[in-house]
Amino acid sequence: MSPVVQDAREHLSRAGIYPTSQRRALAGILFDRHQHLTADQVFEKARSKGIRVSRATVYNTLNLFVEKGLLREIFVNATHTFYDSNIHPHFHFYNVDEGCLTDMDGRIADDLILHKLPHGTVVEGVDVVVRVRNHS
Amino acid sequence: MSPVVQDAREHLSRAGIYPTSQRRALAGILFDRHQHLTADQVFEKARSKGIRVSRATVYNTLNLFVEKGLLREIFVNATHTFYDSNIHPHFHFYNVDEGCLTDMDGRIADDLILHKLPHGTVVEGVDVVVRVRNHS
DNA sequence: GGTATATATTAGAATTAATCCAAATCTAAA
DNA sequence: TTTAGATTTGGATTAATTCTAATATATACC
Repeated sequence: MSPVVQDAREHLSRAGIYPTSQRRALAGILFDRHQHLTADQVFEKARSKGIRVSRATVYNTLNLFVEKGLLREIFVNATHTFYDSNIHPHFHFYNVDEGCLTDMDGRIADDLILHKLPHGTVVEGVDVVVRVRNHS
Repeated sequence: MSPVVQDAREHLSRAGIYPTSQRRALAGILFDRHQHLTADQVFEKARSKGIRVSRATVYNTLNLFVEKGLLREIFVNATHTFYDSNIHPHFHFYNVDEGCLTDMDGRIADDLILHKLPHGTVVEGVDVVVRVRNHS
């Protein structure tokens, strides 16, 4: 499977993001393929690839990417936020045993969910939150 | 509107929860009416009503109530968990400006949501997470 | 080039929700 | 009572995230 984004520099510039070396390096990790990563996982991946970057910059960059629409935040519990490189609307399965998030393809429906469960899992709960903000 | 639960002691016992005084007092707050409260809000309400209870007990009790099916947890961001006294399946609007959660009645649907928005608000995002756990 | 100006990065401290812990307290039954 | 088990407690701890203030980097103007 080819990377979601071929040219990180180009991708960032088009989103109005100044393509610094750290941002390009993190983009390289995030947009390599569709995946779900926590800030800490991004930080560790960067470190293991020899990229010199601080935790603060990882958080700054992830927030910037979210703000600019390159990433989507998904809240699964009180202490974990995943950053999803797939920004198209879709739903997720969060496995509380594994601590991992997987995509559910198709549209949500009460009975549909039960037929699309990852093999060997059972539903623990469904959270639907529509986040709104006050108009202008 | 009458309280969701008339007799807290009875409600707890029926759920297999030992109805200690702290638990009855917290139940009195939580099941007074349908509402969305954070652990801290429950703690503050209890304090302002003169109930002698520790933070640890508030957390213990909320977790116990969730475990026993009296409350439902809803994750809206990385540092806030609301405890909902309405355990029937339903969806929510989370206002990021106000930091409050309100009910959306009816079933979720892409176009439906837009017609049920709280007055003066716009959609910021929709999070749907189906939490699963490994079978047995 | 050289200097000013704005932006980005950094390490470490601070914050905050939530949990953990070991000691103290309560309760029910014998 | 005595005892055993469950509950509550305050304070310490954890972990994700943000803040801060100093440093570094890049762009613009002369």
